[in-house]
Amino acid sequence: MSAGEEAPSELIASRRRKLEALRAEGVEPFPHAFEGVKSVSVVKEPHAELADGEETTVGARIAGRLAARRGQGKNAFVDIVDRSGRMQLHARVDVIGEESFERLLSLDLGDLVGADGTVFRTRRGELSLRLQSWTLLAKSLRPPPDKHHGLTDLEARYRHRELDLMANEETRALFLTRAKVIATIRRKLDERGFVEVESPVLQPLYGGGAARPFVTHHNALNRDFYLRIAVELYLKRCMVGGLERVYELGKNFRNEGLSTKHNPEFTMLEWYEAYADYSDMAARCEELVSQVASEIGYDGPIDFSTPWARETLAGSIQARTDIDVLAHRDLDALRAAMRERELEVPDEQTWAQLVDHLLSKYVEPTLQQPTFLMDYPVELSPFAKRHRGDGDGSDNGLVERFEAFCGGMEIANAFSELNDPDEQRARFEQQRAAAAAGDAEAHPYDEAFLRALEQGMPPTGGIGIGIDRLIMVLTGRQSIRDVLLFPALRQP
RNA sequence: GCCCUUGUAGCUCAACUGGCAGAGCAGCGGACUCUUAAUCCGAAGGUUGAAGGUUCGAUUCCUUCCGGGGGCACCA
Repeated sequence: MSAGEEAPSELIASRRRKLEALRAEGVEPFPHAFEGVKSVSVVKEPHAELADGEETTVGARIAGRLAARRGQGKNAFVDIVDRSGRMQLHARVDVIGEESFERLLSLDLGDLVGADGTVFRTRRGELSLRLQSWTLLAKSLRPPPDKHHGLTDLEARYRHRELDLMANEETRALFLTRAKVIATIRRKLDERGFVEVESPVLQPLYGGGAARPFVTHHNALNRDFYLRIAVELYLKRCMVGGLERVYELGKNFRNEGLSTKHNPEFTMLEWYEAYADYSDMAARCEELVSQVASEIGYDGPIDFSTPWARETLAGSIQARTDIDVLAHRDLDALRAAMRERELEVPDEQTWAQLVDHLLSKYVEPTLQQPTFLMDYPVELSPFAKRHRGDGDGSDNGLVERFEAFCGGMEIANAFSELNDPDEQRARFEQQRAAAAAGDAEAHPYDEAFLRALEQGMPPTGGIGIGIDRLIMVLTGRQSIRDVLLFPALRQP
């Protein structure tokens, strides 16, 4: 399995001999184009009612990978697979001629071929193409995965996704679904008057989340940049600028461990809407996701229909552990309450972290159906606005923030955005103190962002949706690696 | 980082308690004009992830390392 020194393989040598033989016969093994190709599904679609054994005069040109071959005499059946499906070709030596027939039989599985023929259905009922002529479109020099069992080895599927895609129809279907999810999201947001923006991936200062960043270096400027961990702060500057409704859909990067729910680069959607708050974000979120689910024909155990369940964070913890975290509003009190109920007390250093622990251990795994958890502690939320409470100032140290959960994991995070520059500055000061105390994920102080807020940002609702996780939920996958074409792996 | 588990032919998988590493598909040679996991005949294909160790003998037992999966930790 070394990349450099290739083990000598008779299988590869055989394919190379065929390649040279073709060239010697004057056949170009890598032609430039093949015009007028129709997809297999388009060719098949009008002939669904064709009777067994019936011929048509409908000509069609298809192209794809040679996936199987049956019959080697004076006729042969070969299967061509394209993105849309599989179609059988029937080749007869008395139709296509001796030379073309022999050459067809000498093809290797995996070769790319183009075919012209007429549509017919075999006596056994297979809608096929009566081959008139064919062309080699690209020679394949390596053996494809097993034609029947496909490729099942997970490591091979992740490292060589091209093999997974060519061998496993479900893999192709999954990534087509992924594309449809993303296209639908864009369309829905565009329809609602959101403008798509692109903020820097290389940032002088990272921000918008609690995470460790990747650091890189720009040679000409002789300075370091961070790969963004979120787009939040830039999009809010767009809001200050008056764009009113903006979104960005792109990659974020976090320098953390890998897991079934975490990849170091992942796709995030964030949008911001002027004159809206977190309740409006929840309504838009559940509407968008349920529309996407129906658009892709989701048919699984999760009910995405609106409205989704809503609980408060504190209420959700109390329901599952019998602990009211708001009645034990400091570290020692909460620890005591946990001990009293014989819960394991981890080594967390702050009340907020302990709340976060209770959430992820006792609540999150139970949230299979879509659920919003509302109203988070301010300590966990440096960019969210204080809770309006009941108008009597009794906000309990909470902010207007929710996270959406589904399939036992977080898929979205939203707030009524903090737009008071002085309070934002104070929050940054707290983060600075946390960093000084050793918190590696503390948020860095961002003066440019504060300066923008001082220009005045409208009341704004904002949200981030983890697209990879959303696709996991929509496709029923347990690992984020299954929904990423090329997941991060160790060096082989 | 820790724990469990896993790695055999190009692919999919066997190999009992330690006893000659095997099959299907693919590939190679041949037969076959409606097959579809085509069929039939023949020949071939291996440093069992790597390196050590125990043993008369290791795919099998032990150690270390590398890769994958799961869990914990870390982390949204």
